Amino acid sequence: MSRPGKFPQLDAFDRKILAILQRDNSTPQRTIGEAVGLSAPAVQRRIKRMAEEGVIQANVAVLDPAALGQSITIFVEVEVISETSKQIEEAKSQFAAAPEIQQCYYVTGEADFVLVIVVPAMADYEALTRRLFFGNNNVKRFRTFVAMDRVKVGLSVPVER
Amino acid sequence: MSRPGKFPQLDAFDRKILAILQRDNSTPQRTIGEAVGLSAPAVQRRIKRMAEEGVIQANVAVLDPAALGQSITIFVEVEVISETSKQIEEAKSQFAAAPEIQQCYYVTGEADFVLVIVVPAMADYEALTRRLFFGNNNVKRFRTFVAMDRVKVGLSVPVER
DNA sequence: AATGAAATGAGAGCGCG
DNA sequence: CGCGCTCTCATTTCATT
Repeated sequence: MSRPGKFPQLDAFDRKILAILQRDNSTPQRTIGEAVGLSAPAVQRRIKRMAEEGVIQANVAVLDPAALGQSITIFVEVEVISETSKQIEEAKSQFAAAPEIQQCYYVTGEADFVLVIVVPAMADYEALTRRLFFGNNNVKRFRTFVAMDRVKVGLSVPVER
Repeated sequence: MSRPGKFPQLDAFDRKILAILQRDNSTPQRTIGEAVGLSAPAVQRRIKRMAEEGVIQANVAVLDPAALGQSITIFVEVEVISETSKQIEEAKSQFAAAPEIQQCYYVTGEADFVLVIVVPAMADYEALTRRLFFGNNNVKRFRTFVAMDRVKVGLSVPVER
């Protein structure tokens, strides 16, 4: 139930275009065209096609959390007690609904979920743990890692093979 | 040494604009203006200002890793042996340089680094571990979590206080 | 069948009041 | 800050290979 599993074939032009867009999607199509060796309309068509196919999922602005007073990034591993699909789905939607949770992955290994959380202050994180973890009796245990430095942040994908 | 630590004050208009841009930065300024109760030029001035101040760090396209054949997301906790600032900086730049590493945080707690990695196949991850972890004698230990589901993925920041 | 060149139209960027 | 203009860029049309 994840992705529409539709793999459109991407050629070298597409990949070069994507590499540019994921670095800066405000790049003029003319500039992109010059970089990849195509005309602007050709670039435009490919971009439109890839957007429709879902290869390009969104066009977003990346903000500085600190400027918004959301200066603390926290990393959490969560281990649950019962892993029935009902319980897992419940946990997923609960995590997905919390605005403080930026990223949530369901994983294999010593933990079941990994979360990336951004909050204004530790007090907010504390409140969140009370609500999300202590208030949920299917949570066995969780481990907290507070980020001192965001060394690298991005959702970009290596485009070259 | 990371951010210029400059906190420009953001008013309610700015925050509303940011909330829209981080969802879709191709939204016309006129539409944004209608949504927030400002004229298009006013919106433009604010956007330009925030881009210059670094509140808006980048404008990027979000791609579907699966469409690019990068279907495996992995989560890694790394613990190092020596935590001298020289060693830490070395590790930071090493992690930042690896294209497979999407995100890297320097953290407190039981681990020192947390990484989010995207690769085409497990074999690629294995090769990466050899190069990055086994090939680095300052790495004490690392724990791997393979993502079965990306429940929630985003770099967006809660804009409302 | 997809491209490139030229024409059209929408939106961004600036100076004005 | 809002209103106008200008200009760039995105988008469509059409001939071409």
